[in-house]
Amino acid sequence: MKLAQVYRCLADPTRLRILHLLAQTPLCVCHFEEILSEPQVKISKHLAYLRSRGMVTGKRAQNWMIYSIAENAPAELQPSVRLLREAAPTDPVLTRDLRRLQKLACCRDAPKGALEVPRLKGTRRRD
Amino acid sequence: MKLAQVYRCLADPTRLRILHLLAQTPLCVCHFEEILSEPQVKISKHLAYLRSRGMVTGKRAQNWMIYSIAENAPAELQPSVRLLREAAPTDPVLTRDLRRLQKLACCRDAPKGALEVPRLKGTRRRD
DNA sequence: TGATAATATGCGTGTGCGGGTATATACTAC
DNA sequence: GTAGTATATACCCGCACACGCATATTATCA
Repeated sequence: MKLAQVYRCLADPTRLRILHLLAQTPLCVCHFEEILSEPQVKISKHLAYLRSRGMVTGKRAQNWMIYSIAENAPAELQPSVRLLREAAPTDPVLTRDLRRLQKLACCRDAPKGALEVPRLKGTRRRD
Repeated sequence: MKLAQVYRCLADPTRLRILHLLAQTPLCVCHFEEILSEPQVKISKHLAYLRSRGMVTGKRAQNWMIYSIAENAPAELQPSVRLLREAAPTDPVLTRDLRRLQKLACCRDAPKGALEVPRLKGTRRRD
């Protein structure tokens, strides 16, 4: 049953937080690292999990990977993600994540008005 | 995160089918056995899983256990169950389960117009 | 009391997966 | 080329859980 597979993707707190954030805007791994305060390897693995099940897609931009909810994601995912956004105000963790996302959005130098290209940790941006 | 726990309850095909059926009407284990065509022990264990997490409740009636969605079920469950009912026509398994449930409902001698008391396998009904 | 039906539970096994450490790969700047 | 940054993967451990078998429990009927 396809539906069960979708729910298994939602059955982990970290993945829930990732999908919730991706429901707002595409993000890269270092964004998740900062917002979720979780180690890189943990985030990468959950993204790989979601990617292997067709829930998210990642494309390279310079040396970052920009992840988004897959356009070809199973139709069964959409309602749950919508639900996730609605449920966010009830959940302290999701709320905090959202606040941190906003902060991220306003602090960085937005090149095209979006979060498509992440902030640098060092000084290695080439533009 | 509470939400993840709810989704873990939904992350198994058998549990999905059970919850989907319970969203229609309370049922007992032997109903599930017949509708799902799964062994009794499997069903009992999944029901125990759902019960221990507060999703369903069971009360004895004679020597049957009538299970229902718990009234005190986590609020996070409701939308997913509603979603499940809406998604049912898309899913062949859920559709088949529903058909079998209808058949069950019309074939049995309904004592109070509901499925509250199951059909007997043997002749041991005492009324 | 004994038999039988309906359901639950204890035990053993296998697997999926969450988490961490270390290392590999991809890309960029110099 | 080297160095450094961003991300992925291989390997390991431990745990939760899905499943089946056997057995226990609870209730009903004779």
